Amino acid sequence: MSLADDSAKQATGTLYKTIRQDIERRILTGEWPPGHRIPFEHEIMEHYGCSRMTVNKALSELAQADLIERRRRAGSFVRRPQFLSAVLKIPDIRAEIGALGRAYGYELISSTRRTANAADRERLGVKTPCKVIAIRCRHSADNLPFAIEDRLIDLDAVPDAAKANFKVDPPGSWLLHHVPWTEAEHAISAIVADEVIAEALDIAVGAPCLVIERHTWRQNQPLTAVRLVYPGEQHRLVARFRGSE
Amino acid sequence: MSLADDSAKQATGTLYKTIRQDIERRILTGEWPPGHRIPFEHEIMEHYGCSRMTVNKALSELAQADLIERRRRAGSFVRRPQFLSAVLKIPDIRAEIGALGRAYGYELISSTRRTANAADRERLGVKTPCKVIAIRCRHSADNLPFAIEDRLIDLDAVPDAAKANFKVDPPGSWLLHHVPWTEAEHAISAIVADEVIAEALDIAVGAPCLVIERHTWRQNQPLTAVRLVYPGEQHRLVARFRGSE
DNA sequence: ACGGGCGATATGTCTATACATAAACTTAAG
DNA sequence: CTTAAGTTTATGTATAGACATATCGCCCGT
Repeated sequence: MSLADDSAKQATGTLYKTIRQDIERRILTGEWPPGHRIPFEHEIMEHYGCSRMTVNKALSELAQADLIERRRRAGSFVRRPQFLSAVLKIPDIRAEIGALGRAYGYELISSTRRTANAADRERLGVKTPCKVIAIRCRHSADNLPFAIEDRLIDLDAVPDAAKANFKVDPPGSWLLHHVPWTEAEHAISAIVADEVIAEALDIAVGAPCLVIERHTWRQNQPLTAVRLVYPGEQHRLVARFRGSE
Repeated sequence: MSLADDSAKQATGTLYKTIRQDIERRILTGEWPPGHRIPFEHEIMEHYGCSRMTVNKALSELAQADLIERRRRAGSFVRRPQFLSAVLKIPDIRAEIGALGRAYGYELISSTRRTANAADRERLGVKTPCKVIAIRCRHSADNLPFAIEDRLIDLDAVPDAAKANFKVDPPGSWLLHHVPWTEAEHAISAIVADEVIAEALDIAVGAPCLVIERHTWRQNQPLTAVRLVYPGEQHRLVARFRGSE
């Protein structure tokens, strides 16, 4: 029953982290199930013999991590896990291949600058006419095709892109390092390779491919839309959740 | 140059949120690029005329969100975005279909209880012999096949699963609501439908499918391994990042 | 030139206190 | 019995001050 029973086992160094982890463990082991009211701040404070601000910091972090819900006057409650959230880290492809210890290769297939046509505007989600760059390129790892990239960049939103040299720099890397963004949306789906994709990725027609479509905005202003096609049997997206530091 | 210039524009109500948002905006608009040293706590504190704890709370939250990096003696710095992180929310399938406003259907295809064989142990990642339940079932939306599920549950880790009635409750929903977990890993890939999958999902042989494989642990103890196969052209996983509350 | 020691300094944690605020509960009026 | 007003209470925010800790840079001795 006592909160402080096992606090000594934790050797994290700081008090508020100890408190946070003690509570976190009780939640994750199911000792305090969803809906359970965890002790009031003043109770925890007495158990650990510390000030309320310290307890508050621990509970605030748990609330920020969506592990508990705090309600004025009522107390703090263990939240029901709504979904299997997962943090999917999609690195820049150049960095991704580098991290795998393989040689990165890049090849610009085509690059066109034009006033956005109806299809471009639809894809980017802009209504007013604007200039765009349309890029198609290929990434490879150890000289094997890794992914095909098809990208549209809004030149009005990213004027610097006109000066970038996409023959050398992959547009994804360039954008990631030069253009700040506030929102991104990813959609993941599966297709089978048609002739064009099969040839570009050096796989058979009809082979499965993983498709990632990403839209990026800055303050509601569309910046770029990209479609990445990966060989589906060789590539996997991996997401891990809750290492709980 | 002044930090407080535009703080009046923010009408969030509380000071530390105002400070956090002021800094966040400067980072996201690129006014303070990656690597830039943001003002010291005592400088911000003087600009807003508040105490250091208030500034500290704002900066701590920014650090927790990985927007800045804090180094003792050196100061706080804008972090370079390492990857296009995205929070992928994978809801329980029953809830997902319900949220789409479609009628959920569930059908248990087979359910076997056995001592884990080599393949089962390999898949779950356990070394010692244990009992498992192997389940195959189908989810549908408005009577159309939605996904095929193939699951293994470690009965030693989840003894309650022996009492669950998987003829009625989908195992994913049951587990999500009854078994607390601490870690999950998802792998997403693409395959083409073989005859078995094509028949179960009512699609053509050779059609693309999205595959999600999920492993779930509690305190390093494997709980369950599941493989979900979706029709790849109809189903998309969508992840959005940084609504910035 | 090189490395060790040391002080200055910014962040990290913690305290005791104060007042604000929202929501649940109580009580009184219709 | 229903509604409105007031009270209580737990959390939310903010403060001023204190000490801990990591580390950057300087000075010094070899």
